[in-house]
Amino acid sequence: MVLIPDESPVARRRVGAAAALRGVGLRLTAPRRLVLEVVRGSNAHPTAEAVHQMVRCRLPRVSLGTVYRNLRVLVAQGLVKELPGPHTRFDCNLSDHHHFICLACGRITDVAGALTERYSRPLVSRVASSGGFSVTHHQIEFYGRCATCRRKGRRAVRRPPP
Amino acid sequence: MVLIPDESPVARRRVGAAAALRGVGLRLTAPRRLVLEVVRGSNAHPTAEAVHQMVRCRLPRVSLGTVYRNLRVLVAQGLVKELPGPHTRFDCNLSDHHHFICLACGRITDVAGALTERYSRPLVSRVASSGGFSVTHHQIEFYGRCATCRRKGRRAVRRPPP
DNA sequence: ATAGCTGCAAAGTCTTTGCATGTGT
DNA sequence: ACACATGCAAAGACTTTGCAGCTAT
Repeated sequence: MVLIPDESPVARRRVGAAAALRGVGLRLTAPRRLVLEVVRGSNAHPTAEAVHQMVRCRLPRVSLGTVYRNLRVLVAQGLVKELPGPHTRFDCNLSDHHHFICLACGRITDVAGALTERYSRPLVSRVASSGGFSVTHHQIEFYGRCATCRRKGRRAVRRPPP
Repeated sequence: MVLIPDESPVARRRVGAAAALRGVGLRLTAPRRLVLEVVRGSNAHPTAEAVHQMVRCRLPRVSLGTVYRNLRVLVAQGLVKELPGPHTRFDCNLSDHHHFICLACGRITDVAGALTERYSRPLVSRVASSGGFSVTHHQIEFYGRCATCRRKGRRAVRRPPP
């Protein structure tokens, strides 16, 4: 008997999510897998509410409470990250990275850690030695306007510079 | 007639707060001045609740709602800054600076912008050019253990690395 | 005099939780 | 079988807001 692997992106993501859940010893349920798939499938750092809506497209009976519960579980298991803020956002990019936040449209874009590392390494050691800290990691948020909003000449709509 | 200036720290802070409020055209009321004094007098990045408690030590009738309203006004006028997070914290250090968060005790320490600037300048331009962004400012959070907790050998109690 | 503040309490928003029922292993 | 998940709704935590009376200018 020959198994023909389904190589479609959706199927691959489904399998990946299921394997990831198994890998950390979590029970495999439809809502849980869907939550993980949705966060992994989005590069938009969705809020819990947004995850819920996307999950509902495929499983309309899933409650918001379940989405929250699963997001918490996934964060606890290290399968997704959580970004602080007024509405917590979730992120499946587990690699070391930072964020760019567009003040005009609010979009959050990942900034690869590899890009910043050669600059931030001396920065971190400087900060550590100056304050007597041991620094295990750091996170940078860059604020400004994204390429799209610059082209459109859109002005900042959201909160002013923190 | 000779005016003998009161040079005590408290008096200086009171005068400073009053002047600052006048400077941005805000009406000078006892609760408002006290809110600003408290935030300015604390280097602990207090939450709204903490500000309320400190304000109440001197003016017990001030309501939490008024504290929130005034913090909003002060932020809008640029007299204090706001740190994102589950409980919003307020900061009167208006200069360009970053934060070190101790994972063991939770204390937040300011990191002078001057300390980081020579490293972050090239960092920012690298990020900007790589993504087509215009970056107006940035904020760095360093995580680790502070000098005190290192000495005490205290282990992280709070959230794991974000 | 009057625009702007305040205290109080009620409402809003986002998130967590208790409970009876359903389900993966 | 049974520990674990879920839906639902209620409760919690934090923050904002409406309103009538008070106050700085």
